[in-house]
Amino acid sequence: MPSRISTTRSELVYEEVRKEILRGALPPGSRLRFVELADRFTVSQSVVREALMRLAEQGLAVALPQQGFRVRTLNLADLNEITEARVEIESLVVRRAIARGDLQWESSVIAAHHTLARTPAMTEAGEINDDWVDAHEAFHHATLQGCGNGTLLSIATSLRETASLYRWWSGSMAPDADRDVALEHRQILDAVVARDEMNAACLVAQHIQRTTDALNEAATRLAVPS
Amino acid sequence: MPSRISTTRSELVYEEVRKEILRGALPPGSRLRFVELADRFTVSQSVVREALMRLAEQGLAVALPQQGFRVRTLNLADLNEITEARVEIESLVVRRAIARGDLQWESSVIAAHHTLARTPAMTEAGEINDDWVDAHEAFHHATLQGCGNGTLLSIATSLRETASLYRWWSGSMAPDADRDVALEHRQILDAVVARDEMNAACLVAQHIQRTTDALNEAATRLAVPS
DNA sequence: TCGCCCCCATATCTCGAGATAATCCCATAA
DNA sequence: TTATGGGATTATCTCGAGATATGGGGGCGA
Repeated sequence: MPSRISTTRSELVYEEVRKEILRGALPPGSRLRFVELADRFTVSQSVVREALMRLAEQGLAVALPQQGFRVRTLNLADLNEITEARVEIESLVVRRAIARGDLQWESSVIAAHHTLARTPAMTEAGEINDDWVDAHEAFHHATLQGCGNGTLLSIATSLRETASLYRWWSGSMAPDADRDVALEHRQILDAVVARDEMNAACLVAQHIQRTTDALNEAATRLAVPS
Repeated sequence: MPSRISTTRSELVYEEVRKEILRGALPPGSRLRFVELADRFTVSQSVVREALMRLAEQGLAVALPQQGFRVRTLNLADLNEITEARVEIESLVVRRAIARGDLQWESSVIAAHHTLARTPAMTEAGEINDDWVDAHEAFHHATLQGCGNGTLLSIATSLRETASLYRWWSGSMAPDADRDVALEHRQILDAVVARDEMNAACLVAQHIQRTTDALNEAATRLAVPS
């Protein structure tokens, strides 16, 4: 195999497994078997091990000694914890972004919102549109990007990614009918363009909190009448 | 070798190398050679590789493909970025801790402060006392612990650890004579016991910022007259 | 029929060596 | 003296197999 540019095999497996976890192709709780993954990527088990170790350190997987790796599962307590952290940190980061972001950043947010607004959330078959999920993530990332602090940005991004694991679970139980997500995004965009730090922070916080609230409500609705 | 409880070899190497990096035994920029570490811990290179990969993912080391691993180096820009993040996040976490911490937490903070106050910062030989460093870290950790959110706590802890890499560098150039660190700790303790969120948050923020300010000042003082 | 214990299949964990890339040294030429 | 190119050395990266631990299934006893 003559073609290898400059990155390691472990990196490639890491990227791919990570993508599949975030995309939901490897749902939470799935076992991540060495032989299986090693076969799929045509690499040694050691390489897979390294990749999974990185994912575990990042919190997207969990490593149980002598029992292998699994995709991280989120219970309600974890979700609430992460949501609280996101509410605080993302609103903090968006305030910084508005305070510091330049015109180019502002433009990129508008562009990302336009893409999001023009992408249908559901496919014609009634399923979630993967393109919309990507555009949604891109919009929020663009929003935070302007903060000018790579450390804060990567913390916020990491939390968003971890939180996105619940999507696999939320899609089936919390339809969230009476909620206009597109409007929420529009309001966030307007606050960003208006350079209204406080308003933007509140809107972002609400945006994050609402999904979790719906899940909590659905969970109690299911748990109590049993 | 019959005795192994339930943890993996990689875990042990990870813990040990991590400790040495944080303690400064492996200074920033040090090469982390596989053969060397594998010999020291009597393990295979694969095991070392896994451990270093975890440290890299955590930000305490950096992995250059085909060039091995090094202990992370902090330049002034990185330090300022991390400091900004710490100021925001630690003050946030301490507010939560004061709002939510119970009596047991409050007592543990008092205990940690007592230990810190009774531990001399310098040895008789005029060098930094490792016990003081540990006690210092324990005090701040105890302070944050009460926030009741493991996610926020681990983010704050991780940032503290990364920032502690500069200590190796600061000890030699920023004596920081006109600063009463013990008083600062005392004031933080008082604010915690008084349940004064805002005051505690400000004090913590200042406490973090001052060390970085001293380093920035020292750096410019050294850079300009050259 | 139920519970407990031993054995076997399966998967993880560790190792050491071969393949591969980067670094260093030194000879050569300007 | 300085810059450049090639070869030897060193270290990283990858692999596949052996060692080790876990979970399940069947047999034994109550």
